[in-house]
Amino acid sequence: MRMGQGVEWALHCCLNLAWTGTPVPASRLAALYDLPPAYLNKQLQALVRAGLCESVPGPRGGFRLARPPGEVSLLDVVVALEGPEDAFRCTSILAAGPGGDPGADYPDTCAISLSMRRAELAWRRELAARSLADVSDDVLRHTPGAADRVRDALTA
Amino acid sequence: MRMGQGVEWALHCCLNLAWTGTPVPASRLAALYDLPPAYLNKQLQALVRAGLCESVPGPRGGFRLARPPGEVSLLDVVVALEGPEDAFRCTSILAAGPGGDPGADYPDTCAISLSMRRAELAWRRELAARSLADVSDDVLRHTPGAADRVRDALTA
DNA sequence: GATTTGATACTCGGATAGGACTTGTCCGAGTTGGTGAGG
DNA sequence: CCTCACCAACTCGGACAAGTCCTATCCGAGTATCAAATC
Repeated sequence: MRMGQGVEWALHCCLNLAWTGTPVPASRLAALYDLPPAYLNKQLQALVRAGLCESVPGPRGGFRLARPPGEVSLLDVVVALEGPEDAFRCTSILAAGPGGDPGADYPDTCAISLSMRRAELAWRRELAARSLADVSDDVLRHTPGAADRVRDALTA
Repeated sequence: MRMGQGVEWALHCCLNLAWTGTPVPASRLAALYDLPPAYLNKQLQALVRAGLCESVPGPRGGFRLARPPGEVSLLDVVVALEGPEDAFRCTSILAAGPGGDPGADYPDTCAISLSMRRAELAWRRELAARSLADVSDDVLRHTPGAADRVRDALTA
């Protein structure tokens, strides 16, 4: 159960975009952390498809947040890159077992599936309750100059 | 972020082993749900390595639970198959950014890493709080004859 | 000096290879249970 | 009838391929900017 590397990149990039406000090209974001520019571009495209970011082509173009930082949750970013499906997949193997009913809706009735889903709901709830603005507040409380440093590095 | 298919198989098998008590060969467990016998055997080996199951070789052999069902949590099974690492991996990309400190412990200080870890802790807490005995109770409350049917099918 | 026109450089976007991990399969080592002969 | 040795079948266990997803890269379509030429 491994999460794609792009999630970490996208989260940091979204936070940086929240601090700049203006469009920033993927190549400049990649240069900040020594990341593969083209691959990071691919991840940001997924954020655009999910409606989290907007892309501006041409010179002075790049990516910017499509919504205020307080309206973008960490769950939004994770779902945009990893997809909406649950990590645990119930394939209704009980249907083939003794007393199994091929027509039953096992993903919604099997006790194991429900237990796993409950755990993932708790995970999603935590991520949904945390917005980019919340994370930004935490960072600036610990390192007040972080936003200015990033803004200078990205808009130079 | 996809969980291995073996987790579902292992969870159902552990529940069935809790109902039988006696060793059951992997081939018989696989026949219950039309699963690949050798591959299921592989998953059960992981449970043995984790100390959740015990294996008995030779005729009348198979796998049995190493501990009482109340002492085996769903988290134990998931960790045995998926590993103890978190799904989200902090690679300390901040160290390469502006104001980054190569010696800092970013996995334990970065606000993004901490937020992701908090969510995974909530997930783990839910899984750790649910034992095989709890799941068994839920199943038998809804389908009282399930344990007997499985026992008959596996020990026939 | 203001305007138009063209070229230019820069951006995203999707299509295209390489690598890692999950999935699936096979055969050998070890052990138990039964079976037959012998006492 | 009891004991013992042998054989055979069954089990796990690890080593060996195939498929799928993540990772990484490249090149083309589109656009704003800048410069030069013209009015």
